[in-house]
Formats: sequence, C-alpha cells, structure tokens
Amino acid sequence: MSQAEPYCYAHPHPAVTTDVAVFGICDDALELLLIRRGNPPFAGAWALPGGFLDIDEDLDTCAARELAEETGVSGLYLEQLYTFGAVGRDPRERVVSVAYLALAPAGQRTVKAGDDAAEAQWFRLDALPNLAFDHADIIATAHRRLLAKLDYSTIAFQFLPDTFTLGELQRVYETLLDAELDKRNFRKWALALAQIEGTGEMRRQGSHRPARLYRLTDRERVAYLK
Amino acid sequence: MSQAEPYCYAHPHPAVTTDVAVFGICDDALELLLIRRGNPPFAGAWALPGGFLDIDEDLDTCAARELAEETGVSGLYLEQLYTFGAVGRDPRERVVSVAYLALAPAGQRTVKAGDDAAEAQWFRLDALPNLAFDHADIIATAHRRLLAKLDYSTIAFQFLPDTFTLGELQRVYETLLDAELDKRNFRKWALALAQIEGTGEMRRQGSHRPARLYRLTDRERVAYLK
DNA sequence: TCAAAAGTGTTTGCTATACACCCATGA
DNA sequence: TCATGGGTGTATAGCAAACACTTTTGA
Repeated sequence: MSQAEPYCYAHPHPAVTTDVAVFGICDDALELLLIRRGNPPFAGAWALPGGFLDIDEDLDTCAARELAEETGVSGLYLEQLYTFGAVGRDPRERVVSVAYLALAPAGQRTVKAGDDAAEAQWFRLDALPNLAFDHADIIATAHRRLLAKLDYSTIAFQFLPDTFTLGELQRVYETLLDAELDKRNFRKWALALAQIEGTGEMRRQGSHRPARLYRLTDRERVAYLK
Repeated sequence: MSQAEPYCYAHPHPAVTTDVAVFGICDDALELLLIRRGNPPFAGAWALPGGFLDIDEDLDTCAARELAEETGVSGLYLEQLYTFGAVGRDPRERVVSVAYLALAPAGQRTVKAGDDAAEAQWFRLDALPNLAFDHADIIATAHRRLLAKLDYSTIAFQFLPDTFTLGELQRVYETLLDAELDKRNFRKWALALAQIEGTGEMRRQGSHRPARLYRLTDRERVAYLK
C-alpha cells in the first residue's frame, strides 16, 4: 500500500463530485455564480462551485457544503439536477459529477471567495466567461430545467425574499421568460394561487403608490401548480 | 499495494453503480422488471437490474449493459432518473447509484436471467416483493417521473410496438392513469398530435372491425407536447 | 403637478369535457 | 345474429389572452 494513496479497492473507482449552478437575478438580468479556480486543472478558469464528495456525507450535504466553502453562500434552495459522467470530462481521473440547481433570492447574493476558490463572482448568463470542464453543458441543462419548472411549479418564488410585491414577482417572471407579461392577467393568475397570501403590510418605497406585500404560505417548499 | 486491492487513491472513493427501473404493461397492468440477486448482500432478494460502472464507460452505456447482462433485454428507451447516494444505502461500501428509467414495449418483454442474476421476472407494480437496498425508493421516484411525463411528453408511446392502434394507445394511458378515458375525446387528442401518423395499413384481429394502424413520426424521440 | 409604479374588469377565443350511436368483422 | 372493439360530432363550460384607465405617493 502506497503511503500517499492509502485507499485501495479491488476494482477501479471513479471520483464523485457535486457541482452547483446557482442562479440569481439582478437588475432584471439572470445571473450565475461562478468561482475562479485556484488549482489545476483549469487553474485561473471560471467554473461552477463544487468539489469532491466526502465518504460519509450525503450528496445534498456535499453540494451545500461546497457552495458555502467556495462562495460563502448558504441556505439556498437546492435541487438535484442531473449526473454528468462522460469518460473524459476531467483530465485527472474519472469523475462523476452530480450537478445541482440552486436559486439565490435577492438579498442573499453577497459572496466571498473561500478555500479552494481564488474568487467568486456573479456573471450575467448572456455574458459568461469560458468555463472549465463540461460546466457549460451543466449550465445549459440547469437553465433548461429552470425554464421548464416555471410552467408547473412555484420555483420562481425562490428568487424573492420572504416578502415581496406582485410587481417584483412579475419582474422575476419577465426576466426568466425574457418577455413582457400583461399586468392584469399576471396578477389575476398570481392571486389565484393557493401558495401565496397577503401579509397585510404595505411596502412604501419610491415616489409612487405603496404596494401590498405577499409571502409564500410555505416558504421552503417548491409546490406543483394544479 | 495490496495484491487483492490494486486500485489506490489519495482520498476514499465511493463506488458508482447504475440501477434501472424498467416498466412494461401486460394485461392492462403496469409491471416492473426485477432480478433475483445471486450474491450477497441481499442474496436471494429481488432488486432492480444494475451494477458497477466500468471505469471507461459512460453512465448510459453502463445502464444499458447491466440491463442486457442481467435480463437479456436491450434496445429500450432509457433516461437518467435521479442519483441516490445516501450514506448507508449499501452495507458493503459507500455506493452512489445513478438510477435510470426504462420502458419496454409490448413484444420486447421476453427476459432471460444472466450473469449475476439468478432469475429475472416481471412483477405487477401493485404486487412487488420486498426489495434490496433502497430500490423501493428508486421505484417510487421512477413511477412519479413516469406519471409526470405523461402530461407533457410522448413517453407513453414507448410502451407500444412500432405500429399500434388508437385503442391500444388509449389502453396504455388508461393503465398508467388508472382511470377510464372518453374514447372520442382521446382520439381527437391523439389525432391532433404532430408526433403520430397513419401507416395506411389496417390491423385485422379478433371478431370485430379492423383498426387503422399508426406510428410515431420519430420512433426514437420522446417529444414534448405543445 | 409630475413621474412612477400600484391597482382594477370585461370581452373573446380556444381548449377540455360530457355525451350515444352505427360499423365491420369472425365465430 | 351476436359479441366485440372501431369509428364518428356537437354543445358547453372553464381558462387564457387582449386591452386602458384611475390611484397613491414623494419629489
């Protein structure tokens, strides 16, 4: 048994990682949180936050941990996306990556680079840098999933803070769909949802009429629309 | 380096497997293809077909290979489902399993037990035996995915052979939904789909009026409904 | 008083549902 | 001739889309 490589198996084992595609919205633009890699391979290149699975930790835990370590962001909505395992995707060794999709609410977007990441930064999705590994594929898959789930789930609410106005909600949908929506129809649709309720409070902000505030009836759950 | 365990790493690596939940329909009942395990752990118990990822094979390839080796079934529609990696799910070592969903058309349901499986057999979904590992969870996830995709994709057509009648198609939907559908509405819906076309042929079978035959315009693709 | 976002209903078209009878065949 | 599944149309209700003006506030 080698001193440097003390973990031995009868058959070759791939490494397992998680990678997290974190989306956020800023100034009506969809953004993605990337880290600049500090170590080879692809040192200096931008990549998704992520890293190796600890042998005694669950996949979800690993995704949340790596995200927190590399970007300082925690407490986000996280869902497993897809597993990427093409043979040559990592030049070091065979690596199977379980990819996650995460959404950052406005106001939970402050980042600080951590351990293995030289830097962490938000990029507009329409202006991404070149990416390490097959991370561009993972991002494309994540974006497709996000758009698909708009139609039948309350996933878009995860971009908003605990309380929000219907105007803010509409701007989230407009940003994601890259289309303008009719205000009356949108409000009719939103107010008919069982998943949101008024708080009774108003938001007074800017030189215009104050807006009613709403919240999710169940903040944690992404629900299916009927 | 140990002779018996020659594959060594600086950090512990989980094993990676694929498991396949194969659904089929027989006598208007939804069935699942299981194998009886020949080796420990859970020797003698029923389980999903699946096994260890070869170090130089893709995940999809592994799923198809293990399915063919253990059940003799090949050429099925296969899609990646979800990755199961809870810490204690395999008593031998840490195992991360990439689960797949597969559908067997009527007429591609002949099975023969292979290498590692003592036996392969179809079970009605409402009468499954006790299952090894967390395979009951995988099956529940696969069943949920299958039902969800009925609503917005042509996945149900994968239960049918190359050509089929509208009556057969309707029975597939009725079996999956466990509900009776109105014949005229169903046919109106099906005939409006861009994804099917008439073959011009008729099926003469049984003592009743012959039925028009249809086929998918693109047999391989599971398409999204508008 | 002006600018900026909040708030509010009705009409119209389309899609989904409910519903019952005749047809062609083999036994 | 009978049993069996194949094949067909219309009326109605519910949902989605189009569309414009008034309200409230702070500057």
